Amino acid sequence: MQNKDSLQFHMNMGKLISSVHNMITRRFVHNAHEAGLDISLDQWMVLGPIHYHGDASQKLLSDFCFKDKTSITRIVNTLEKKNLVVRVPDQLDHRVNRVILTTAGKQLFNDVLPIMDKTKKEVSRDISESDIETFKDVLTKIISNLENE
Amino acid sequence: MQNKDSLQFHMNMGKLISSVHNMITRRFVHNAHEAGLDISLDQWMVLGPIHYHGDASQKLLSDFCFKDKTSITRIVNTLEKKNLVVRVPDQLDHRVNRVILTTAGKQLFNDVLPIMDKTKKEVSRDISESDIETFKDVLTKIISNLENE
DNA sequence: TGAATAAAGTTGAACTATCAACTAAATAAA
DNA sequence: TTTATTTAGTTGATAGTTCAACTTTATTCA
Repeated sequence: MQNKDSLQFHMNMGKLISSVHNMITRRFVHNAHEAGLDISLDQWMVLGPIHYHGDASQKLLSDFCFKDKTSITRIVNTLEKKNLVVRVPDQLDHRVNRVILTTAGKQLFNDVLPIMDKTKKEVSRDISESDIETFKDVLTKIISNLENE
Repeated sequence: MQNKDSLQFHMNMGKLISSVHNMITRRFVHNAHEAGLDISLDQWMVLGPIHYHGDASQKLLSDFCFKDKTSITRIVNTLEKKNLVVRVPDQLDHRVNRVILTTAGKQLFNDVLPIMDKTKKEVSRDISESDIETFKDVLTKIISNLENE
């Protein structure tokens, strides 16, 4: 335990972020499962903007989630297989798919909201508001540092 | 662009961390590849503690990297396939594998160090020392929040 | 001691991430 | 208008993640 702590202390940022990312993912899925909901964090990350936009193209989802278009293709496949969304070809631009929530998708979205909230609370327990703000600012700054190649 | 920024502003922590995690991973692999080195961030995350400990068990790697033992099994498989490490069965506890760096593994470790450094610099460009400190503190706190169960 | 339990690793299945190569449709350029 | 280029999305391959089920070896404790 002592040893582990000292190891942790020397962990570099990449390892820290990777660890935290995995742990949050696990916790979210765990909480969702506990509530009888079958959804992954990645599926949730994609479901959100679909809900927000009404009829998001996969390109938009890709930009918004900072995920590869291939990942989006496959996550949308999974969501479609679960009958949470449907792909509707765009009438104007035939290259584009519009991804739309089904009734079940909307239902799940609303069911997951409190799970997200619970997870957020667990994650940020005993961390001050101002530290959380700094934390988010740094994350945003890192994104802009790495965004343009 | 404007729109994208405003979206980003509303992104929650999970999504931010996930995005940053993916972007750092991509950048690291990109930088390594540019230098003619073939290694993933996960492989690096595992290689580090092996180097540090001399003969790490997979259990130790799992604890240290906050990765599932299954992930460790497969990453070590990959490292072994690349002749960077070998598994040596422990003489005392026959359940345990000791993972050891080969000469090629040690060589690669040293070659990757400057790549890691370069990536770190790119990631934390224009972010103050104190913000980075707060950032790491929050990450460490999140880990301890989520660690037990 | 002997039986139950725990611990270290592996394997299979389903999902996600990335790269490269591909199809099809839209736009730009000649 | 015809050709070239760009854009949206899919497919295949390889790697990593998680869960559940399994094997093998240690440990606990009755």
